[in-house]
Amino acid sequence: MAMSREQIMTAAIQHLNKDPSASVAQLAEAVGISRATLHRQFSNREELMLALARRGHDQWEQAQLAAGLDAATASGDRKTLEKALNDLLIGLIKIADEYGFGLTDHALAVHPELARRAEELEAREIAFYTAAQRAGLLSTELPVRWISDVVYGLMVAVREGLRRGDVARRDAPRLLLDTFARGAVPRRES
Amino acid sequence: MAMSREQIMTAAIQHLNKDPSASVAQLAEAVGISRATLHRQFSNREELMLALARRGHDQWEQAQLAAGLDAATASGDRKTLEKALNDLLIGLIKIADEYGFGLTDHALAVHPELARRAEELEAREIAFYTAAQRAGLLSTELPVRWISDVVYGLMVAVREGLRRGDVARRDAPRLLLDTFARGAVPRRES
DNA sequence: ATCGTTTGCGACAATCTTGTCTCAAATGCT
DNA sequence: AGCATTTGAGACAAGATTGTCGCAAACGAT
Repeated sequence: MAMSREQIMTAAIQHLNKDPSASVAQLAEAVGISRATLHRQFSNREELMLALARRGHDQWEQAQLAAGLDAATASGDRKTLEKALNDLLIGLIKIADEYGFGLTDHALAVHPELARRAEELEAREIAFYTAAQRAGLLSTELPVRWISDVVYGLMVAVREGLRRGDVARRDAPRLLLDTFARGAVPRRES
Repeated sequence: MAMSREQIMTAAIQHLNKDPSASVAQLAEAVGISRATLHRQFSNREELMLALARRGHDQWEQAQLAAGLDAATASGDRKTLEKALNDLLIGLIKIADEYGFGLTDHALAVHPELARRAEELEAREIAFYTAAQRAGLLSTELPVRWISDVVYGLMVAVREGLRRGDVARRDAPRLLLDTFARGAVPRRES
């Protein structure tokens, strides 16, 4: 049975999460096909990486969509924004887990097309965070770009926690939301 | 004037922060010496990387020392723990900035000796976080290993924020401490 | 069973990287 | 100025990676 492009990509990503510097030969082996067949689907290594990254970006965008990010931003309504924030972060967990290697891969970050796309996606979130600040949902003492960096960093943390088994998969959403919202220091016990 | 080992390492790190996959030839050029000279100081690529990582780990340990981590852990005193936590996080910022590429480099993470050393250093922090939890300084609702992952993730966030210019260097400590302690959602405005 | 397609295998050239070596030039010390 | 050491430049071989190709085997649909 022919391996579909999608199947190849999924298996390739899983292996890249284990070894981000895997060669094309190693990826083909991990997928369970020959190098020639892999090259018939993706003529370049870069083409494969691009396809992976694009799918990751698509999922990212999908998470934003599913969370109703833009609508929430436009509404300015606190409850709506809060729901969207939670949905977004929970959606991003899955992506961080599945596409983890891409979080910190330099080649992807440097690629012009991918960088542009990532910027667009970030820009949407930044607009969203700004609206959330205005609604009193996010602290105005933190620069909005820092908030975006924190979300990124926490995704790296989630990935690491899951990878090392520090965090049970079903606990990840609660831990992430808790930490992002309230930090690690308990409220005054006064 | 002869380039000292230390000077080579510093220049190499700076370049690796820009391009984590730089070849030995590129590193030598960035340092301003010939490849032959670089190889006279570090016979292997691995030896160079090891030396860099070891220095990073030394600085990490130094930051723990300077923060009085172990003493604070042993004391169990809340004020002492709080001061140590702040000092630690601020100390780590500098390391994340200087050795940033090492935060997410897979080859380093996989190297047995380095992994062992990192584990030891983490173990100290985990003991410290545990003490901080007992003293009511850190939330007991968060698994201590997750707290450790969060610190790691926030270091990645700091590095990213500094690299992209999202965060002014002098603001980094406040933003990091604020975010780690209280999260991004403001306290009830009641 | 047959025909057309897809696959794996192996070979291949091109490129890059790494580590070594030699030798002449530069440097530093006295 | 003279001498010992260090450096850079370049050549070199070995190895790995990448992308291509041809061909025989496997496969799938009819």
